[in-house]
Amino acid sequence: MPDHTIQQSLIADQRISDPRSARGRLLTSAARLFREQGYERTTVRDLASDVGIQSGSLFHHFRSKEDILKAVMEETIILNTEIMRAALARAETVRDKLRSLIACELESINGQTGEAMAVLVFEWRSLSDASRAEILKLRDVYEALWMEVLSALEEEGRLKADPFVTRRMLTGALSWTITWYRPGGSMSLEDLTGEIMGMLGL
Amino acid sequence: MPDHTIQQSLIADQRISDPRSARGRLLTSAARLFREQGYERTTVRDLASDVGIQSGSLFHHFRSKEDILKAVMEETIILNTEIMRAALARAETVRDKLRSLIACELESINGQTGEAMAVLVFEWRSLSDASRAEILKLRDVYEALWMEVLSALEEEGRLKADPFVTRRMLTGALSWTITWYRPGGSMSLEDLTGEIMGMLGL
Amino acid sequence: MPDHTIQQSLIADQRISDPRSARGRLLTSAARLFREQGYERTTVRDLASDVGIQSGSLFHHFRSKEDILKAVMEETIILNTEIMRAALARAETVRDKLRSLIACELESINGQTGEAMAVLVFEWRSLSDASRAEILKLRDVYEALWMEVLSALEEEGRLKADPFVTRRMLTGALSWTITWYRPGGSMSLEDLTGEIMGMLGL
Amino acid sequence: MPDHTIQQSLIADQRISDPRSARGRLLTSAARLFREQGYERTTVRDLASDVGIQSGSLFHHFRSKEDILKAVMEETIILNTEIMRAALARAETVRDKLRSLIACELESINGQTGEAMAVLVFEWRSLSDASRAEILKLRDVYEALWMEVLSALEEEGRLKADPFVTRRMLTGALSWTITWYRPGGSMSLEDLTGEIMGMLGL
DNA sequence: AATGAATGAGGGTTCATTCAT
DNA sequence: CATGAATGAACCCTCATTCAT
Repeated sequence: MPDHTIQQSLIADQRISDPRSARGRLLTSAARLFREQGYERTTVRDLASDVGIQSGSLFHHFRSKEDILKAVMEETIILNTEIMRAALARAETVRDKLRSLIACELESINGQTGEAMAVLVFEWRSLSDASRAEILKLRDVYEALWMEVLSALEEEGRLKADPFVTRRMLTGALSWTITWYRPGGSMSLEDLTGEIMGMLGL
Repeated sequence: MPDHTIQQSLIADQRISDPRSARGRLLTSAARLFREQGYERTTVRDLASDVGIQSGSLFHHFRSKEDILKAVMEETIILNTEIMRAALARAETVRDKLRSLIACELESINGQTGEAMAVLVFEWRSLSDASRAEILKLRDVYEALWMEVLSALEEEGRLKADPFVTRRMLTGALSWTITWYRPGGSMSLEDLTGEIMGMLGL
Repeated sequence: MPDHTIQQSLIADQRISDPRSARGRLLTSAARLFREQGYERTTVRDLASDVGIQSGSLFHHFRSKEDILKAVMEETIILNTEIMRAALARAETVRDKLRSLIACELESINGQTGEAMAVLVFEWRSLSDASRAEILKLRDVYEALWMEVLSALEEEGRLKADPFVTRRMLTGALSWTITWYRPGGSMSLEDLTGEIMGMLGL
Repeated sequence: MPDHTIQQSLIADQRISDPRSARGRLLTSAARLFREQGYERTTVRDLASDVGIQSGSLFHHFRSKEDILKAVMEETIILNTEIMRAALARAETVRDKLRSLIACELESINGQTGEAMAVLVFEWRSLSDASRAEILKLRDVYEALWMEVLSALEEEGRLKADPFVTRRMLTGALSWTITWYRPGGSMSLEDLTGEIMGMLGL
């Protein structure tokens, strides 16, 4: 099942917004603006004018500015979790599963959902405690997929470091790619995935 | 030359502030508050009351709020660059030099200057273009120390991946430790340094 | 002619709304909400949801929010004026007429139209000048009924104070009952009417 | 002790604001504007321009707009309670005490604090629950002064109606004078007080 | 009539910065 | 140097009203 189909199915289930809907276009704009300028420095007027509506109209779609931030994070985690789950299902060996995880995460960070993923990392403190708790639940599901594979790999004796530490290192290293990796350059995401597998000795 | 002495000498040269001076205490508070709440969500009143003065008095020490942010970043880079330079001088082999770099960076992120380092990473977008350019110059000096060692290591044929990519991965992985590593737990920074050297196959 | 029949006849003449019509139900809701929360703090959405329609649909029944306020006031004065006129016709002596006026006004304030009457008193300043002028005309008719009786009583030498002052005192005292009198308690409106007549020495 | 001296002493005790201070002038303006236009229709910009400052400067003196409303009510009750207490001390017979209460309340409603007293009556619903509770405590003290005198009068057998009902009637009748009584006309407040005593048969 | 998305002016409030004292 | 009242622009959000469907 290709990523596009997964997205369609999540839209049908109303777990994420249709990117062509008013709400969806708003979230796309928000992800970009929050990523470029930061959540606090982005005004609701910036956001409204970016999607071509008046600032008051935002509040027909979201109860508050923070609600928009939460939705950006929520929808990107939901989508990427499902994409990753599908990729894991296609992989056969545990090693392949890890490669899939790395490839998916790199794609999520440097592809279509890159801006939203950066927001997830950099605007974490702008969430209210209540919203943070909700997002953490989704994040736990996502992280569980990683830990399952890393633990299996450790049991096979093929992981040099502690799975927990390894995941932390990978999280940092992969999310940091947003600051320097440029798709379309001499190195493809495929290449990068290989390089990282190499560093892990796999 | 111990770190403490390096600091003394930088203070004497007026390249960084004495932490006991009004300016120094202000920067320490700012680093902590900016790290905890974010730069935008920290008001100058928060800052002033944290050091026990009135908000108007801040502006006798700094021209603007952004000036405080810039100073936090500036001074932490200057200090850590010098500490790293001294550590490199003490190391004999290239491999030892790399270990020193990793150890220093981990220490800078998780030790005394941790809050300021986190600010450097997470509040980057709050800098004006002019300030950003100034900080970038200092950062280039710092990064040059890293690249020199990684290139030497590559020439020795002991580095598996591209030095540039390796540094990027390390930057992400090391800076991310701020979000999960807890000093005083079962793993010392020494242990962590070793684990990372291991991952690099060194 | 009982009050109910007076109401029917005013509805037939289209001087007030049928309480079962959309417009009538809206005015009943409006009176209650304006009284409980105040006119300014009541939104048209509150009002619409209270009658089970969408806010946009309100404007098929009334030109503006203020128009609703005006109608609440207008219809309650018209109704109570006619009820009072009928009561006066039934009373024989001048003293009985005064008792009827007091009883009617107490009933209007603490009975079915109580909410609307409270709105009339407390939301006066929310009317535009134009609306205020219209309501004042109706109020003059209502007040003329009172002054006629009080003047007659003075001519009979049975009123201790000036009719004008007496009416003002009664207006204040009677309208204030809305804040403390509870129907169904130990004192009936009949009792209260008697008590007030007593205070006037009648 | 003249009213002016009572005010001075309350200012010295910081129970009310000096009318010449920034805070005091603000409260005077607020009372007038809230009375003329209503609390909700008065914007903080109206208020600020009325005292000749910028809207943001209001918030150096009061935490919120509602805080201003609360202060208007609070200070006027405190002042009038003390003025009334002093007047009671000067009166000798119970009948004189009641006359003093009526005279004081008429003065409070139609004199210097008239606007604030009107706000107290008409803007009650604009207070938050918390503020309302605070004001109610002060109001209870004020009302206790009334009930004490009315109860004493009843024991002397000189009060025709129930003290509770009498007070309610008087509250309504006296507060309503704000809507029609004009000082400087043919009837003085002294005259009006006499007229009311007469109505009560005293 | 009814809908409900959109409007856009205006609301209360915040906050970095200034400056007379 | 320190104060703290004052500034004024900008912020998020509300809401009566409109209008295409």
